[in-house]
Amino acid sequence: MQEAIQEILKKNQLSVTGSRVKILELFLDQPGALAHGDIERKTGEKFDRVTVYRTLQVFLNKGIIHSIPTADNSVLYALCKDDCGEGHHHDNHVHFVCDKCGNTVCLDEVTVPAIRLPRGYKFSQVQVVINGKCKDCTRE
Amino acid sequence: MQEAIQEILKKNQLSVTGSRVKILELFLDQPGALAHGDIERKTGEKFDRVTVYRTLQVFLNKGIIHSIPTADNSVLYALCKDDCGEGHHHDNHVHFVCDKCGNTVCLDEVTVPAIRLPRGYKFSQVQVVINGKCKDCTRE
DNA sequence: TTTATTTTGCAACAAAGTTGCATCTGTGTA
DNA sequence: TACACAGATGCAACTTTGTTGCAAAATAAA
Repeated sequence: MQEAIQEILKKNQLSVTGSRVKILELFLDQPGALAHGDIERKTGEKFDRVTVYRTLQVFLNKGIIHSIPTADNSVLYALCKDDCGEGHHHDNHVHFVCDKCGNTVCLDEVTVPAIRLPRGYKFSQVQVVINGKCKDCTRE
Repeated sequence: MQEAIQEILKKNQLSVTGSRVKILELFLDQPGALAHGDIERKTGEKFDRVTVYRTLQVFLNKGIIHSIPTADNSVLYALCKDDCGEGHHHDNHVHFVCDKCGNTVCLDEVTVPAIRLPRGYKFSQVQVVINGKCKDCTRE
């Protein structure tokens, strides 16, 4: 785990600091997305609020994480896959928000279907956010 | 225009008040979506900030407008079509955000394709937000 | 016109996000 | 290992965004 974190930071020419390591740990520890508030709460005693903001901003710029738009307009962040680079995102995968447990996950295995745009429109990025019940919550 | 506004409000059993009329005018005046900030700026001298919040909230509840999640996590609102009712949205159309001019429009003519979810997942709502260049901005 | 019900504005507050600056820490170099 | 420098952090102050309670005003119905 620690090696993976070091590698991510090195690859992006970022120095290895407490807050960066801790925040990456949080992302690696669980499969879903994290709200800014979640991160702040889980690191609040160790790092300043401002540091969390700045760290997430750096991760966003470097393409280590991406933000997820949700129907209730809260801000979520999730780890990007390996093929994301600076200013160059491959995050046109599907995001799934469970209405029951509230978890948000990236469904990497689901590909976004081609969408036919009207004449004159050119797309650069397609974000799909699906609300519903996740596989854990449909069992009950 | 004024008749259309009256009709919308009456149909939803809302009293016709200054702020509601004004805000509906803003939506009817232009084809795209509006950020809360836009609305506040354009009505700021006439209505209190709080009133704008509450009016939008009422419109949301009644299904007169819907909110659009965007990649930068700003809050946008757009008018719903006629077949939206209270607690019952038919807004599974595609939203298009132009990276050049910043406008956001609803592409009602583009239908959201069916997406095959992994086993166990059930969807209730699908939001698609496409970033790119709109038809006005590709011409240049 | 009168009355009951809603809506609005105000004030105060809470939460979310930003900025400048001094201090501290990590990294590369000697 | 020690040093110096660039970059990261914490703090304080601030701005923006969103919320709540209550009294005053506006609306709709009788």
